[in-house]
Amino acid sequence: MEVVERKQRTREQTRAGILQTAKDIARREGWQAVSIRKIADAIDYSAPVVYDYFDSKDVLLDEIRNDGFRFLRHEYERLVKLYRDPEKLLYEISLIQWQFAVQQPEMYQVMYNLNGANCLAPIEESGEIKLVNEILCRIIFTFIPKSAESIRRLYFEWWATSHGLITLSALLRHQQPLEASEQIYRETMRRFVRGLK
Amino acid sequence: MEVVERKQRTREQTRAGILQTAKDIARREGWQAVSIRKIADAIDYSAPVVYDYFDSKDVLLDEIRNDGFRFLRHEYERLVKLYRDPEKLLYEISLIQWQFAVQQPEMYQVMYNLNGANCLAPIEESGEIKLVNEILCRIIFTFIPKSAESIRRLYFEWWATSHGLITLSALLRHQQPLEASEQIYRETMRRFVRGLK
DNA sequence: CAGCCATATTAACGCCGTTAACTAAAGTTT
DNA sequence: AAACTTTAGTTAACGGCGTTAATATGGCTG
Repeated sequence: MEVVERKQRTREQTRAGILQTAKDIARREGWQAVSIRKIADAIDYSAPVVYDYFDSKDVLLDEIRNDGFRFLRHEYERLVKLYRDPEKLLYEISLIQWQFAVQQPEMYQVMYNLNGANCLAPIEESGEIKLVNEILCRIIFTFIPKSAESIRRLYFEWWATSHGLITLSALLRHQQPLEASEQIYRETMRRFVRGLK
Repeated sequence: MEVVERKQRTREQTRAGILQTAKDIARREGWQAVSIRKIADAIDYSAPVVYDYFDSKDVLLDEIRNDGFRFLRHEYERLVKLYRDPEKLLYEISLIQWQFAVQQPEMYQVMYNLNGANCLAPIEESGEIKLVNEILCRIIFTFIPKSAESIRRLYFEWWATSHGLITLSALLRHQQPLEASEQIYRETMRRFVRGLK
């Protein structure tokens, strides 16, 4: 029994190592440089063992994507408990979104298929993304209780504003320093949540 | 001499055929499915001839990207002559942006490295994009003559708003019909240009 | 006709994702 | 202890990729 447990523990460590290695390579060299063989090399295995843990490269990427949305969800839930004022809450969530994109760009890229990241699994069918959607819609609803339709629309606008600023900031980061972009992001998102009520 | 001319003409036709074929495959199967060999097959040549026209796959993609920005620039210049009122002008430019992204999605994808399109040539160093930037900054300036700094910031915000709505609309197109997204886009962009003055 | 250049091809290199075949060690059964 | 099975891991292979080198073919010029 103990043996089985130990095996499972190392098995999960290996699995986690694969995911982490993929992200490491992506961060250093970009997602186009991430290959099964390179991952296997990095964890001192031959390539086929990766398929003992993931059915394909695509499900591996999908897992990382879901990890990203799950991480955001947990952050959001943490903030929900922290801030009572929905305006403040939505603003803080916006800031977390920025922080996440800046601190874990390779995650943000695979979540939205940016910059060579190419996960064919449909984003919109990710279970985690749906949970995130629900949370945010609920927050906006407590803010301004309108029809589900209106809420969805406001969420769409909030998401697009945040996502647009984040991706464009990354695109122009060599012309416009990230600090300047962050300032604009903060002001824009503050203006947005202010304009909601 | 005539022979030379004919050769040059067919040479340019072949070149254009390569670019068009790449876009065709990308539209049908996505950019991840675009390969040099497939392009060559489609125009009844062997793979290496592509390298007589483009030094690498990357410069081929870069060319398509620049074509995209050039197309937009021409459209913008056309609108500049058409509309005197800068508010109306900027709004119409926003609409062209949407139209372009919807009608030529494979172009929009390679321009911003979306959905498997992966052109390593830095976007911000594209000559065409700089021209587009200039045009738009000039338009905004005639709208509200402020410091170059302020103009650049407003342009950044306009661009981010448009780009965010466009990419998110594409992402959610199976949950939210494109017509609904377009309506939101129009209203948001109208609000944006209204809010400028 | 011989030689030359342009044009296009085939062959090859090293990479990719993925699967099949194989090996060696560990555990289990008799 | 010997024989069998399971596990964990390997190497080898397939077809496809971007790219380059070597090779063939056909038309032009001397």
